[in-house]
Amino acid sequence: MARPSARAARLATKWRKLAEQRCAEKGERLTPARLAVYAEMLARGQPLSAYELIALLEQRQERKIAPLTVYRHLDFLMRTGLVHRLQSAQTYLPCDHPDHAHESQFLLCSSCGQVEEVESRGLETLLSQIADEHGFQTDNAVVEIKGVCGACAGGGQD
Amino acid sequence: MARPSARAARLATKWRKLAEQRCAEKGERLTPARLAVYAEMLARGQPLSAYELIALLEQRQERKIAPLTVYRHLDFLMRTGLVHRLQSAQTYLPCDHPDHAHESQFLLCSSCGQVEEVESRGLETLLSQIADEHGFQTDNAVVEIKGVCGACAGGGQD
DNA sequence: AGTTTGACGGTACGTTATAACATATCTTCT
DNA sequence: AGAAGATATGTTATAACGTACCGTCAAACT
Repeated sequence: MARPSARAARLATKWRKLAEQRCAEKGERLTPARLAVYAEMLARGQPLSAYELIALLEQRQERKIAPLTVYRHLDFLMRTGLVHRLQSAQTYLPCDHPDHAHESQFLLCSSCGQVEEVESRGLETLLSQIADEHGFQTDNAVVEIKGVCGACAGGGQD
Repeated sequence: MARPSARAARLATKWRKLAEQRCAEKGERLTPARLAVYAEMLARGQPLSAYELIALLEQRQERKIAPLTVYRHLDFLMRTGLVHRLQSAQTYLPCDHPDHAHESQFLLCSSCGQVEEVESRGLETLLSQIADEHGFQTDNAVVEIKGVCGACAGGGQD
């Protein structure tokens, strides 16, 4: 097993504290298996499909991991607000602001695959308003904006 | 389920002509097989998964239909703007305003499954603005608002 | 006519997600 | 500590969603 760098360890500790805090709030249990999945996602820092995650975890832990196992962990992580699912890509990524509950909107770069997570109260207000106008009671809203990020557009290559 | 036929009837009066028009604009061919898939979707008037659609078509045509066939037809219908895909549900539904190209936003009722398609220029503007602020060049945006529709919230039944 | 392009169909396969059931572990109450 | 109940994990199987590959046929353009 590869030992993580000191910086990665510090970072992991920080996220771990947040995870513990979120679990405490929700009365959920932060087990080693759940933490391992979260850590793997953080280590990659990009959206992963469930099966990519399985492959990574199998490699790291040197054992077989069933899909259901990972899906349960993902459910837990989403339940506690530590992870988001990108609906249009069927991938998962760690929340960028896990210190508070929130709705998120995402900017997806089709060139480099990076994702930016933003929180716009103005947008949320407008969405509620639109729902209102149509007699809808809003539960939550999926907002995923696809395009090209500044780095990819500016960098010159299409 | 509330009123699939109201929406279906409204669309059925104009769908064929519009389909022909959209195809002409895009230089696409409106074949009987493609038309049949579109007609089946209109007849249901609610979001269908690809495999639900396959089952319905097999029943109607009394023959076996391969997934690939339906997926190709769905691709065609989305290409021509006649059908939308609901990303969060992995289902497909006929466009409610197929007379012009547009971005759509959806209100999904979790109780009755009905979907309302709306076009808000204000929302599109705000989305572009948000993308802009983050240096993104927007291509398109997925907006799917989940909640409970007025009929379900008021009537109480699903 | 010959070529090219697009549509259609079939089999197989890859990817995403859940069901059903058994076992283990943690929590709480006494 | 011991029992009861709830939660988490593991295993196998399968459902649901989507694509690759290959071949045939028909329309459209030299």
